[in-house]
Amino acid sequence: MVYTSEHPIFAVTVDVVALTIREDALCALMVRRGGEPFAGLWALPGGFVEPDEDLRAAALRELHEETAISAADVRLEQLASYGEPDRDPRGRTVSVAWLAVLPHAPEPRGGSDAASADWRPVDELLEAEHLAFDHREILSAGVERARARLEYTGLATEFVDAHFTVAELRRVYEVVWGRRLDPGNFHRKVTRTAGFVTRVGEFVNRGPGRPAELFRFGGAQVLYPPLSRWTFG
Amino acid sequence: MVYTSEHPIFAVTVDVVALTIREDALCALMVRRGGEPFAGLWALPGGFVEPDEDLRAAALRELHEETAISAADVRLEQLASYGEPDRDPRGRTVSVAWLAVLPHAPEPRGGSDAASADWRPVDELLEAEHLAFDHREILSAGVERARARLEYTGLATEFVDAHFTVAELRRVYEVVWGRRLDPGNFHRKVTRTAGFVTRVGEFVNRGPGRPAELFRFGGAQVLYPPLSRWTFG
DNA sequence: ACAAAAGTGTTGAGCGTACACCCATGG
DNA sequence: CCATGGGTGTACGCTCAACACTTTTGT
Repeated sequence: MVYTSEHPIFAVTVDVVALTIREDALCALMVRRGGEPFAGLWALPGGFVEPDEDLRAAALRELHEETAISAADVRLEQLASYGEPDRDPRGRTVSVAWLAVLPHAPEPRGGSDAASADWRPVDELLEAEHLAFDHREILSAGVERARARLEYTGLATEFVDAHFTVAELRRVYEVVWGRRLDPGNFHRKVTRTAGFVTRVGEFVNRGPGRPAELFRFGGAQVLYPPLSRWTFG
Repeated sequence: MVYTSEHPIFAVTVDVVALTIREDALCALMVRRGGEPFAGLWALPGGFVEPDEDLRAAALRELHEETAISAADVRLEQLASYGEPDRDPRGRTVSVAWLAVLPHAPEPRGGSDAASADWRPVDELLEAEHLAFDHREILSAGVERARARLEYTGLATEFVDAHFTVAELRRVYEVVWGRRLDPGNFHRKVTRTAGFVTRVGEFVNRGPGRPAELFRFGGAQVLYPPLSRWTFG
């Protein structure tokens, strides 16, 4: 099929920075490129937007093609758009990047158009890997956005199950921020910040130690005062 | 000229939310649309990206076409992209929105392709005006971004001259946030936050009252602790 | 019994708000 | 001399970082 236009031609794509926590490491969903350009390199899941498709819907579709995630419970936040004239050697493209946070890392599905997909630790990707296109910059922006969102929104609760313990929530902060937090002070701060968490009324035993109470997200749009990643601990 | 492509066709545009302060009101640069669609309504300055043009350069060019701003001293920050399938009745477009802050409101130039351009108070635009396309949403996002940036960056200094008094800076916060701030506490906070302002060593008299000392921006990337718009004052 | 984890108490330091107060000018 | 705005001092309250301590489990 060939399309025509009286305005300069752009192909519009979406790329998704999908983050999760696996084995105490912040991981991003990546696909290994099968064909040129950048064959064999890791790339963010993404692709072309359909002619009548909303941008957000396109991002959701691309994410769904790589993981069997139920579309309804993923919240996608727009990161930024990338449109350097030479970012794709095949032609002029503008990519709209999105951030998604998933609990429990659903296994990627193999049989899509991409050669293979997997969750990879972001530290390795950013330090040691050469990524396709400008995906290093996009991934970096996604991670930084997530780190900032933990400070003043309830984003951390999207990394864990609907019912979670305070310790599980603390683990999210520790992994994403890369620093240790004081368990006692964290507990007080989280439970006293209006709208952050709500008691469920149940307790669970995970290993030795006193049983932990279960909470769920309290619905707050903004946490105030925030949990500053620079001083909080 | 007719362009062809094997991928779905999108036209990519840029729209600029250019803010300044005039007569103690936060104002945005707007152009009145001459032709359809939305003829006669106010719209943000913007237009199509050229085939080999960087997105930021396109935003700068569109801003330059409406005001005689010297390209070098404007910092443009990307806001977000808007790509609803029906946002432009003429065809599928994706618009990348940018935020610019200008001191001293250079007079808009008349003779461009737009029928007329002018600085309009954002309060009026958001409360009472019907704007073209989805520009109300974009303008609203730009204003909100500016309000947030005042809290933890030096963005306020871009609203004033290179050399400014603390009172002039305070006026920026008061106008953008829409609330009064305590002059004494503001002075202390601004002068003691590392990297926010640097003494110039001169004093000026503007009307009655003790002469005010001149400062310049101190170069800080982030202000910590921030000036919270909810509690600071 | 012991280690480990959950959660609470306590204390001292620092910051922010409110507001009184002094300084330096124009009229 | 007074009004106006620039800038500093002071006191009270609040939050937070640090860390001791109690509670409740698994082994």
